Amino acid sequence: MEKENYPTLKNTFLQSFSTLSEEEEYKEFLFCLLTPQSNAQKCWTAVEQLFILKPKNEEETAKILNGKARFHNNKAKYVQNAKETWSKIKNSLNNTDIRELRNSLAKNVKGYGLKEASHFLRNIGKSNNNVAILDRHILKNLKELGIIETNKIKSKNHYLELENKFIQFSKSLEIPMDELDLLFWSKENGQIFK
DNA sequence: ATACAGAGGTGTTCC
DNA sequence: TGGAACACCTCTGTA
Repeated sequence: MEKENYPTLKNTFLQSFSTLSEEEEYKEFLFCLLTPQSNAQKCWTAVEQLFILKPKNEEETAKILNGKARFHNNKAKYVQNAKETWSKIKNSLNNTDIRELRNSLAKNVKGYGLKEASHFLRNIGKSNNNVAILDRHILKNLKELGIIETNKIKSKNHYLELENKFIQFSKSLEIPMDELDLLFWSKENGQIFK
């Protein structure tokens, strides 16, 4: 996506998550297990391959992930756990308290911290501008804008603290956080991919 | 060419 | 109890 096209394409991007089937939601669930420190396009390829190749064990899963997601051995473990975890958490996705939902996902899903739990909710259209995906790029931008003092998250509570500042900032601008997130991202690398 | 920082972090251990 | 230190472990862009 070209930077210049951001305003017109962003709605398409956000709406693309509005009505997902359970399988599509599950794919996003897996995708967000893979993305940390990794290339998003490659991670999506890996998710598609997992569905096609149906690996039977951790080793086979790791082979698929190798070369696409960093720390593929660790992440193979997460993916192996994911099916069972999914059956446990999928009903909780109807929870309307998004903060609470995000926090419980971060706590109960192996491989999810606050950031990736937020990422997942955004990708299935449920972040509702109540939770922020605080990654390096967003933190860097927020620091440059003077919204926060540091771009290094020290702890869980620190994440929540910085998230509140981002939320206040987006409210003061009357621009939804989802859109600021995408804007910062397109500014960083000229494209948007999940 | 070769080196090296940066990549949409999280889990475990230890105190 | 909460947080710092460390393990995980590889591709890509840049100089």
